[in-house]
Amino acid sequence: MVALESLKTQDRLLDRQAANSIRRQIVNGSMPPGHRLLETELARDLEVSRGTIRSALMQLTSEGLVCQVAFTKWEVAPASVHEAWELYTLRGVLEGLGARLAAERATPADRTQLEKAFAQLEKAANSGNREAIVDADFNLHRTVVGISGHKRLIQQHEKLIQQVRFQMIHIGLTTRDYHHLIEDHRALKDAVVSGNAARAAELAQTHNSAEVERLLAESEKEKSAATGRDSPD
Amino acid sequence: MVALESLKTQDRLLDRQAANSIRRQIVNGSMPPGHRLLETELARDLEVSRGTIRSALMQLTSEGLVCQVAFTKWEVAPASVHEAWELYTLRGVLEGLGARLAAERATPADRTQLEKAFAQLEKAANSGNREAIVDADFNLHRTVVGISGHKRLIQQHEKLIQQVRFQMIHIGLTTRDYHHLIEDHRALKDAVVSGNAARAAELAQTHNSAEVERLLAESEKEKSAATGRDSPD
DNA sequence: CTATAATCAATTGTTGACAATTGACCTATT
DNA sequence: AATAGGTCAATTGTCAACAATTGATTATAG
Repeated sequence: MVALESLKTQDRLLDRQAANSIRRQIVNGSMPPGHRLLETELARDLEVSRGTIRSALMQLTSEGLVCQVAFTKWEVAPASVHEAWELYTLRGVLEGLGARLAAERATPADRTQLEKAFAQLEKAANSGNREAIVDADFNLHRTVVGISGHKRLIQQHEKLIQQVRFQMIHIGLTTRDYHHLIEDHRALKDAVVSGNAARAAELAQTHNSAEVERLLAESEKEKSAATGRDSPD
Repeated sequence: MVALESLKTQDRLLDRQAANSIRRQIVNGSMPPGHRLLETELARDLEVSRGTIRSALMQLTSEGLVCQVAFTKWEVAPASVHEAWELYTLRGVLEGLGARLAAERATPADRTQLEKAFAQLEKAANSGNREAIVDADFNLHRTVVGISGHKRLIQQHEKLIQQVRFQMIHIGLTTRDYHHLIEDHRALKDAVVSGNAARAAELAQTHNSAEVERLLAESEKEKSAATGRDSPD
């Protein structure tokens, strides 16, 4: 009596399946920023009609993973430090709101779920498996936002997460040392569980501001290194 | 040499035009929440094919103005106090970020534009024309967010504004007295113009929190009045 | 040789026909 | 009379053909 929801209407639709398939490839890094997407080619590969692909590409455009130049082309969205900056600043305020609401409204069941998500992150960090860590990290944030019960926030956040994953791969943003990672998340988790809304909001914000700082610092470093060596065109 | 931009590629596309037309009707109040949207009917009225309408409805869905039940129907999104609550809480953090960035980055030209937008609001308030006031109000907020230069934020905010307009009509949220309206906006404008980022962010937040409070208060009042008179089914 | 205009292939935009799904209505059976 | 099941019309989902647009290429005139 668990779930036979995998047949749920939404995911039976071909355009959703096509969008899922293409999204996976973009977020994986299989399709790099700027990569051109040909409707005909995708239609052939996924064995659906061009109209269905078109529908999928429109959805991915609304998710910020694909760009369209009307009458001309579809491309995978660009990746750059500026794009990443936009994502992290947005993420900061969205997760700030999510954490605040979560702290205010968490039920006992919610708290248990959050503790579990945190335990997963700790386990992943101890295992040292980088991909597992990233997954657990995102999942913890997703859990916090999910507890808020704010439908629009949850939806926006999910889109944002996908974009962050995409940018991360291509900007090459490194992960911090595991110790700080764990302690940051523990603090956030504790604030939510203990119902300290103001602190939860602030921690969620700060967590993302810190990422922005690191991002800008690294980009600055690279830039100065580049101007030192390379000659401008 | 001003602009012959009305021919710009994007707006020539039939699906965009269709989306614009339908959006206008939803935001106007011509199409109430829950109103069913028949692809065939819309196609006939707008004199385009069903595929084009489909594309337009998908876009409006991503804007939060339309809901889809797969294989079954399209409807205008529901309106309720809860939906409005979601919109205002989101708006609070988005405009908070927008105001902060605007205060940090505003150029002299930006400041002039913002002053102009504020003057427009004052003029509208003095004229007493309610629709003009609402327009000028939204436009002021749009200007602040626009100055931030944050592409994703600007886009999200624009979508949000449309949803707020739609909910406002059907929830019947009243506008405050003009004096407070003007003074609130003057304070925000001044904070941005003077480069006081922290204050700008706080004012933008507070402005929306206040709306939420009023919203919940009115809804509570109505609810208790209803339970006092009507008998539950 | 350069600049301008015409041509063309590649790609996206739009359409109408056909398929699949749903919910309401009708019928038959207990 | 109530209910289970079948039928059908209405509606959405998918497709493949056709139209429009674009950018590159080629031809042409100066």
